[in-house]
Amino acid sequence: LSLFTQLLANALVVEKQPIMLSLPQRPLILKTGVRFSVRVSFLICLFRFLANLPEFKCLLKVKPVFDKDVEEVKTVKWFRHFDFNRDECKVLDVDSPNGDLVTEFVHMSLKEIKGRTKGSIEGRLAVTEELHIITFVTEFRHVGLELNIEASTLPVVVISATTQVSSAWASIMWNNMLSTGDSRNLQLFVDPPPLTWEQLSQVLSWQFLCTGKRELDENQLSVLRDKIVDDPDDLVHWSKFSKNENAWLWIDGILDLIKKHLVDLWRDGSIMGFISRERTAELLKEKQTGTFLLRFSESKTNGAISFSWVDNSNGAPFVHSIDPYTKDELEKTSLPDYINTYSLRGRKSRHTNPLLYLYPDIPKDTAFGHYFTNTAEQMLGEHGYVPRKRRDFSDNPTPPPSPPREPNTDMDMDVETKLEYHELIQELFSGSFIFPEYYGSSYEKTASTP
Amino acid sequence: LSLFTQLLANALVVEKQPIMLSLPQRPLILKTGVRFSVRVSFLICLFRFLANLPEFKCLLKVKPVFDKDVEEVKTVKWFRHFDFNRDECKVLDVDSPNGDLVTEFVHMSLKEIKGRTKGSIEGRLAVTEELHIITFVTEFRHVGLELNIEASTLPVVVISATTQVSSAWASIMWNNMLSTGDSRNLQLFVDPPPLTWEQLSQVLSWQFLCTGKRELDENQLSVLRDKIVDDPDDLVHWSKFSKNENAWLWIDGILDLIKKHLVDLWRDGSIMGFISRERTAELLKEKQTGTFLLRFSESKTNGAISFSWVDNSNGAPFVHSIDPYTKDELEKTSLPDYINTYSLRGRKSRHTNPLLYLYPDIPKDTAFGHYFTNTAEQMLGEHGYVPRKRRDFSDNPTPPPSPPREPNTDMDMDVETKLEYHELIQELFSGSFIFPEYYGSSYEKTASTP
DNA sequence: ACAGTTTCCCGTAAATGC
DNA sequence: TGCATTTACGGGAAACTG
Repeated sequence: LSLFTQLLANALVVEKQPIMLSLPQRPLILKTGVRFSVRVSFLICLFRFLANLPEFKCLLKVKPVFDKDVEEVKTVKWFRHFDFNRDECKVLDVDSPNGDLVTEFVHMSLKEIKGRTKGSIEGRLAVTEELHIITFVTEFRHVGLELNIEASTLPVVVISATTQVSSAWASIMWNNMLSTGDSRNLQLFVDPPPLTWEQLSQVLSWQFLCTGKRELDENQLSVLRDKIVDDPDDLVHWSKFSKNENAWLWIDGILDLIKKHLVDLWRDGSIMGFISRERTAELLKEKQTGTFLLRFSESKTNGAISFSWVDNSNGAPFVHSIDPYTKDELEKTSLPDYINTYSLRGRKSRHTNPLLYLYPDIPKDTAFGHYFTNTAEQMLGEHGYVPRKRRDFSDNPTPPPSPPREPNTDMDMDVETKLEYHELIQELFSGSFIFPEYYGSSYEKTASTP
Repeated sequence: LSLFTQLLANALVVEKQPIMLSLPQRPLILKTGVRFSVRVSFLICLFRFLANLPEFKCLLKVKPVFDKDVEEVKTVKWFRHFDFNRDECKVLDVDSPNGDLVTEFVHMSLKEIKGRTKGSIEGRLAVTEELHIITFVTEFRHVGLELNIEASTLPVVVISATTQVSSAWASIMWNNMLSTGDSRNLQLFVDPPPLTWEQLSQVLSWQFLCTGKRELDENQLSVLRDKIVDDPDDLVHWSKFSKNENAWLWIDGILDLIKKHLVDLWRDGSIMGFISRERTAELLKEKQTGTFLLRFSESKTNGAISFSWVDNSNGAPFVHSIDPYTKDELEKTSLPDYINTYSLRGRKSRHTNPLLYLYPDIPKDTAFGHYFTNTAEQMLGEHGYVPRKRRDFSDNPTPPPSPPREPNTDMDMDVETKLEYHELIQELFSGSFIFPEYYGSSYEKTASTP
């Protein structure tokens, strides 16, 4: 046995790094008081061998330590202190079916250890800029030999409320992009290095791929670039990304919007999304009346989407954009349904839908048809109750601020009225009417069939 | 001083009950892990006098105890055990400005003490039927004299989730109605005595007064009576009220609905609310087209309200009821606004509002006008965006299940069409159109002024 | 007074226990 | 297995704290 211990000691010296550790889903953002779990598996073959020997069975104990050996003396900034709510200590065992040396810490959670002196304001980073680590210490004691084998997680950010998730994620991304191999600089955000747009754009695109199953295209990236990069060297600075102007907050709001309500449409590529208002107008003005596209609101920082459509009926093309829909509003009614049922209210409370073709020329039903909520389903009211539908509309024409009332001189009106008259005469003398659409009909009406 | 203690001892014997205690807002329902506070004030004048003497200042210590002296041996049913999260012990002092002997326990909270044997299912009451008490024990020690002076709260119900509040409240009410003076029977719900409808109806009415600033009227009470009382002796049984049929759950859902969304309308008496569907039809059929009333859904147990209106345009009066609105749906749009903007979609997507007079004959605007959201406000879209309005509508005529399409033989249609035609001719040749309503106009349109 | 941060707690969903 | 009850925790708001 003493031979084994000797072998072990040597092995440890040789296999310096990584001694152990494989954290497939490493913790990234931890919220105080909320449970998380970490799976630790050992990579050293010798260990695996030893652990199978009965004599060593209970000699390998693993214990998690928060921010171990973070020398506060050297730190430029003061960090918060945390500890685990339940001190867990696990005996390593060959648990898994394939014989791997694995242990999993479940039900872990963090609580803050409040020190009296928290340092002055300028002595601290934002909490989401503090990078912490969890170290797993394995103690091995045997006949005079005592070894402490350690392995640490990559940096984690500790938050106390879900409102901090977004900026915590920014830190995680920034850190990941700057970490080369093993360098784990917990003080990274004391003086955060800039990134190239090249680096950042890939990561951003990756976020959209993960969330919405589709990357950002050239045009979309170009718009983001214009928003984020104002450096001749193509560099992005941390303050621009997640501090002062906080471009990330806006982007993350949109990611969340996609995740919650627009995964399908984003995957389909139906959402142009990142496009300026000016460019939207340029594109749509070339198209036929009723062409529309979807773009994200640039003013709302919590994720909102609007549709813009072009109307050529008054001669010169005019592009309208609907007041953007927020996550809240998409909770009960999907964007396709909003698109499908939106209408303009014209004279005599007559409603018509101005959205016909998704840019460049895809019929609305082709692009969104299979996402429309079945009208029959939607309208199934309870026994004896009149079912109701909920729809958005705007007044048409989009009112000029003044004058509110004036004689109509627009020839279009007369033409429309004449058509209406014609239809009426037809209906009057055809001797029969078609009932208005019932359950299951789509909103977009065709002229009544005589 | 020994004279004082002698006096005190005598006083305590004489003033047996209540020795102390006044709990203006006694705890009623306590949720585990959620903080609450109890204010205890002493009524004994001698105490007040003593407490002012320096020698006694720190001799009166008060300590809360949960379910003190609840002899489990005698209990027929097994109760859960609880304790306070933080053991507090307060020194009684003359704190308040008016010299009252008062102490307040803040930051109190309960946690369950889990025993291994919880008793069989039939050995337990529902958790909301367990009645507990909190006892405040005051220890007084002085030269050989040791007194424990106790005072208890009235029964409280301990819950662990907010979903239990409703049935907990039922227990509190039932207990209050049955408690005569000091009898505090924590085992009340082992065999809960019935109440007379006389008693219950008063309490129910009181609930509506507290919540919505208006009691239940005769008609409303009569409807509730028919629902709850099925006993020739006018008795209401606990099981009917809050167990099997659970009338209270339904009523409490409506109280919550009123509290959250309908306080104004309920106070105004605009909500008939408790009225059967049959009676609704009876009342409305006597009235002119467009007369409507508001009633609570009897099928939805979480509080929902519907409007019913009468339509005489097809000869025989027909009463329609809208699919009821839930709390969720009233969150963003108020009932007055739903009423104000509801419409029926007729032929050619023409929308008209069928709601004109609140029963018996109050014009809609008179009853609800000042609750309508200002259309101008509602429509202020952000810069450059087209504002949108959200409205409910139903298809008109309310479709007969079959046949979905058939030639129209109804003379009304022809008449309507002729009118429409007439209007059009007028418009055509008048040479001018009126713009449709813009910001600030109400929805209800009058015929266009030629 | 204020902004960044934490705590509180409802309401829902999931887990747990009987 | 189903039902009653508890636990977990996101999200919004209040409370805290320098």
